[in-house]
Amino acid sequence: MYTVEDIKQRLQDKGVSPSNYRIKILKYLLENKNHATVDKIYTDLKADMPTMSKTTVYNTLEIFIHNNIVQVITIEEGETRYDADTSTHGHFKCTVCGEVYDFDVTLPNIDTESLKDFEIEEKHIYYKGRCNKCK
Amino acid sequence: MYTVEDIKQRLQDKGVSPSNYRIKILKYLLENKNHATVDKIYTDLKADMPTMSKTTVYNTLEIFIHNNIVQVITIEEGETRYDADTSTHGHFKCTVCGEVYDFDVTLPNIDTESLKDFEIEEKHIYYKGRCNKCK
DNA sequence: GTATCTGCAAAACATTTGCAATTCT
DNA sequence: AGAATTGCAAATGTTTTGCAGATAC
Repeated sequence: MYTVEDIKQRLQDKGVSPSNYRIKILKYLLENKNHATVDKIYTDLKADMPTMSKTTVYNTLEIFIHNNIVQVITIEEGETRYDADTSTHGHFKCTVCGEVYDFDVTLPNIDTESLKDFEIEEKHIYYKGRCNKCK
Repeated sequence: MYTVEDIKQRLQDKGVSPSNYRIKILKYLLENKNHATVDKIYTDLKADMPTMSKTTVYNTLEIFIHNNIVQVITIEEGETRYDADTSTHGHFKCTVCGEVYDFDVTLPNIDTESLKDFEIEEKHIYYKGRCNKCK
């Protein structure tokens, strides 16, 4: 879906030099909108690139986060997920199958009294329950 | 603020037998709306009860969650927080001082096609940024 | 005296770190 | 060569687990 050139350009636009692993990892995240964990990325890419280490996945994601190329999705402990869509949108996690779905949401303006003079940098919203397949 | 009798009643109402530690831990969470981590609860209560182990804090919270006495607040990896207010409300975490603030919010029902026929059980929303003191 | 509750120590994980090895220019 | 990238192995920190000991009814 994405050419290597596309990805290279994206990385360079964000000021990140496009090494092979970085290209592969970003391509993976763009093409698999599955909110993958480090372990999933590692396992899936390992098939193609047996020499890649998990540390590289961690390092790369760290750089991506720092340069706003991916966002971190925290829904529950022990599984940090990564999303190449950095816009604010909701996530639904099915407690049965574990799948995470996106949903569009317009975040409400909050009661200004309680957070008066606060500087909001990130907004996250997630729901949990059973997806249509697991009901 | 809360008498031991109050807490006992609450626990029994939820079907949990009111042992001393359970009473103390729930009392702590009700009186300190600080979204404490296990470590904070442990450290703070340890002063009064030097014999209490961290395992007991984990065990107790597990029971509380299971019986809907507290809710889990997941904002970022490596620090699970607990809240004795089980209603749906927003949390703001200051990235400078680490403090977590509550805010009132009405979370939207999902209108779109995207989550058609999904069964929503929990709604969570959190913002991150700088609080009024750390701006 | 039987259930439940508690606590220690070890195990299990995800993530981070230090540093050496490799690669790229 | 020099700088950036990668990888191994150890360390860290949180949470879980197994089981033994203590406590409660």
